[in-house]
Amino acid sequence: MRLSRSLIPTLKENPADAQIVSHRLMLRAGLVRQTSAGIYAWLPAGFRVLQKIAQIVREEQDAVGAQELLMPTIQPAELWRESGRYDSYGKEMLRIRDRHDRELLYGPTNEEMITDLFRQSVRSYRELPQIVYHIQWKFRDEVRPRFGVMRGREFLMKDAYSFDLDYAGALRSYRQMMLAYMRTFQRMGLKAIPMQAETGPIGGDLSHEFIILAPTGESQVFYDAAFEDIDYSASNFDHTQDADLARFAALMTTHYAATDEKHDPDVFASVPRERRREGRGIEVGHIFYFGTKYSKPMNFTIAMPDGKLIHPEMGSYGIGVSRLVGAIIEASHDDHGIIWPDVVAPFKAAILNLKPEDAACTELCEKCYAALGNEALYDDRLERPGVKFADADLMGHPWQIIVGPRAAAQGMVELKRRAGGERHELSLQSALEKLAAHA
RNA sequence: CGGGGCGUGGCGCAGCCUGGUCAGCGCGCGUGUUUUGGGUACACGAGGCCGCCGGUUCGAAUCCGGCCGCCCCGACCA
Repeated sequence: MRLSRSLIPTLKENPADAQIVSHRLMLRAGLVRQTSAGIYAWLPAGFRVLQKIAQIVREEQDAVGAQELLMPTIQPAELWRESGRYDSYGKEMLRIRDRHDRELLYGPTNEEMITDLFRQSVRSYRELPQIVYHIQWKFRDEVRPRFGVMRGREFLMKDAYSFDLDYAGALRSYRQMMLAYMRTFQRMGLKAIPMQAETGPIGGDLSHEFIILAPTGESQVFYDAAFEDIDYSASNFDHTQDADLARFAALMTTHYAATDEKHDPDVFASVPRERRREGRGIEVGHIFYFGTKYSKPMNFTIAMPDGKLIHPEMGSYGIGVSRLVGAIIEASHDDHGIIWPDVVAPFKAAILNLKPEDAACTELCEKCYAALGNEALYDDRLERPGVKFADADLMGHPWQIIVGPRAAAQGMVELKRRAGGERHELSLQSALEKLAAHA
C-alpha cells in the first residue's frame, strides 16, 4: 500500500481515553478507532493484523482436523431457553426484538446453536467424533469495557466445539485442541502457559486458560520454565496418536503453572529454583470439557451400535482473536511503538522514501515497492524524514527499507530491523534477498 | 451495578469557582517561504451547534435541573 493513499491515521499525541500501552499504540498507529464503548472499527492496518492472526488460528485448527464453518451472529432466544441459559446468562447478553416482536440475541457464544445444528443431522455413532469451529464476532455487554480491544464488548473469537461418543473421546478432542492452541501461540511468537481454570458460565468440569506472558499483563503468574522449551510441532506430537496426546497432556499438567489467585508457594517451591518463573500474563484462550451439559437438555441423541441412544460428550474452545492483537502489542513494544512479530505484522516492511522529489530516490523506491508488492507499506508522503522514521517505528513494521537521496544515487538503501534496531547499508537487491531469506 | 471524573475545532487541553470583547492555546490540516537522515522554522489561513434539552438572567461555555455519551476504581468476563 502507498501510505499517501491509506487510511492509517497515526497520532502524535496520546488519546486521553487510552490507559494501557496496547490501547494507546493501537490508536496512535492507526489500527483501530472506537465507535462506542468497547466497540471498535478496524482500519486497514489493524484489519490486516486481525486477518493474519485469524489465519494462523485457522491453519492450526485445520491441522488437527477441525472443520471451519460460519454461524450467524444473531440467534433466536428459543435455543437459549432450551439450555436454560436465556435466563441465567444475565445482562451481558444483548437481547434484541425484531419487527415481529420475536426475541433474538446477539450471540456471546454458540454452544446452543451448534448443538442444534448437530442434532438436526447427526444421528449415528458412525458420524462422530467431529470438531467444528468458526471465527465470528461476538458481543458481550460488559458492564465496563476497558483496555481497548483487550476487553471490548464486541470481539472476534474463534470458538470450536467437539462432539464425542464418550469421555475418552472427549478427552482426546480436548487434548487435540490444547495442542493446536500451544502451536498457535508459539507460531505468533508468544510464550503461552496453560493453567487450570474455573469453568464459569460455560459449565463443565475440565477447563484450561491460556495465558500469554506480557510485562503489562493483568494478572501475576507463576510457572515452570519447562513450558518455554517444549517443541509442539507435529514431528514431536502426532495429534492422531493417543500416546502422543497423553505424553503432551502430561507435560501440560505436571509442570507448575498458576495465577496469583491459585498460586501455592509451597508447591511452587518444589520446582527447581532455576526453573521458577514469575511474570505478568494475559488470558487469550479458554477451553472447556462439559460433557452432556447441552446435549442432554437440548435432547441431542446418537444411536450406538447396540441401538441405545446416548447424549454426546461435548467441549468448547475459545481464542480471543481480536484480544490477541492487543495482547501481542503488550508483549512486544518499546518506547517508540509496536514491534510486530513477523508473522502477524500488517506489513512485512515499510519503504521510507526520504525525498520523494528526488528522481533517483523515488525510482529506487518504486522498484522496491514493485518487488515487495502487497506486503510492503510504501511511505511516499511529502513529509520530513523524521516524521517517516517516527511513524515507521510507531507502526512497528519488522523491517524498514530506508531510501535517501545520497545512497539512492549509488543504488544503495538502508535496511533496518525494528526489533533490535540494527541497520545495514546495502544494495536494494541484497536487501530484498535478505528479506526473502528471513521469511 | 456501586463509587469517582469528564464532555469546548481532527487530537491534547485552558477558560467555568468570581456570568458580560473568552470562544482561546499546542499539535494536526491548507497555502507560501524555509529545512532536507529523527516529528524543522516563520508567516498567513480554514475549521467549533462550547454533548443535548429545559430553566434562571438584560445577558449562559460559565449558574440550576434533567437526559445522553465517554473514562477511571471496584464486582464480572475471551
